[in-house]
Amino acid sequence: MKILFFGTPRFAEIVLQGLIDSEFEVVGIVCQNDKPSGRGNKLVSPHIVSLAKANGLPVYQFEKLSQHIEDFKNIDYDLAVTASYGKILPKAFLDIKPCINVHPSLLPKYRGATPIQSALLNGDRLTGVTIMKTEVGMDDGDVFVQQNLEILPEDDYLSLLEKLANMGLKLLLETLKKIEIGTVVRTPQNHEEATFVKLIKKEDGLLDFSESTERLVNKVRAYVESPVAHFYLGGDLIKVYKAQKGQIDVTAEVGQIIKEKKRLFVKAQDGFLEILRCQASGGKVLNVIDFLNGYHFKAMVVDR
RNA sequence: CGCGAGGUAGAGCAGCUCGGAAGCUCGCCGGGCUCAUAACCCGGAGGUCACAGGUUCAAAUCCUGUCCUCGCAA
Repeated sequence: MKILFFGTPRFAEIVLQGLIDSEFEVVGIVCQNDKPSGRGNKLVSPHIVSLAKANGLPVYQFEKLSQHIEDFKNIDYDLAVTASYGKILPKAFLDIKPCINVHPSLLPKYRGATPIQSALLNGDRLTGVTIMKTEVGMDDGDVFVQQNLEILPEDDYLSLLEKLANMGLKLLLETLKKIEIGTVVRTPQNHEEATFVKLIKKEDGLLDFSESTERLVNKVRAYVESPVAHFYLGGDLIKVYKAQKGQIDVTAEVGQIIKEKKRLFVKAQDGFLEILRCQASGGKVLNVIDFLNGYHFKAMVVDR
């Protein structure tokens, strides 16, 4: 079975690598366009492009898929597989050949672009992966298979993504085999129970210390890759990569920084957020001990 | 040439404006104190100050170029 793969970020890379290593033949990949990025605004390709090229796969980057229907008709493939591609597929494309999708949530929950972050943000204890038929509607196609995954307290976006991508790959390969021998079963989603998740905006990462510590910790976990939970301290941007609920016996106002020799806290609504790993503008990401060793606090802090 | 910050002991930083024998916090090694400790006390090792040129009696510090890292914007 010849597969045309659609996907762009890390999640897609893991799935693509697995497909390449499998018995199925990947005939090409479609991903988002190169974008000006970083200092100097140099044009940067998605990381998955190098994986594809290293395996000799043709890479297709189309601005508008609907303008390239003829191009797709000329590609020799049997089935399209999508995994975090990042664009809606037009009906004209879906009509060419069948298409299935790997979605990292228990559909119909969390349809949309940010299912992994949403599960963490909401403090869910259970998530999973769904393999489903790709339709014109957003993540609303019939389900082939679904599997649960427990979210551990120490999971963050990166660890959960890794687990879900690997689970998605495994389920995808199983589904492909069933499709090949014609034993696949389709179950419609219960559309009444559908929930949708939106794209994350940069300002969503700003930590509001009048929120609960649990909520703040969840934000840190969900946004660790992007936009990264952050706050401002005496004019400096501080990004928080790892944090937990902290215990310390002091009285402080919401948003107040409490500094110990080796620990750093911020007073939140119902307790203290203990910062374990963070980064100031211009600096590297540091464990809190290294951060405290050199950082010059320009704001009022409680020093213990 | 999008804007900006920075490269100084294993780690994080100060020193650079106003050149003149390299410092702080932590870690590490050794010793002490303690029921005990991420605590405290004493001692110690560890740095061609990113690289290359230049100015100078003298450069981490001034000038020029190169490499690398990071924040913002997109």
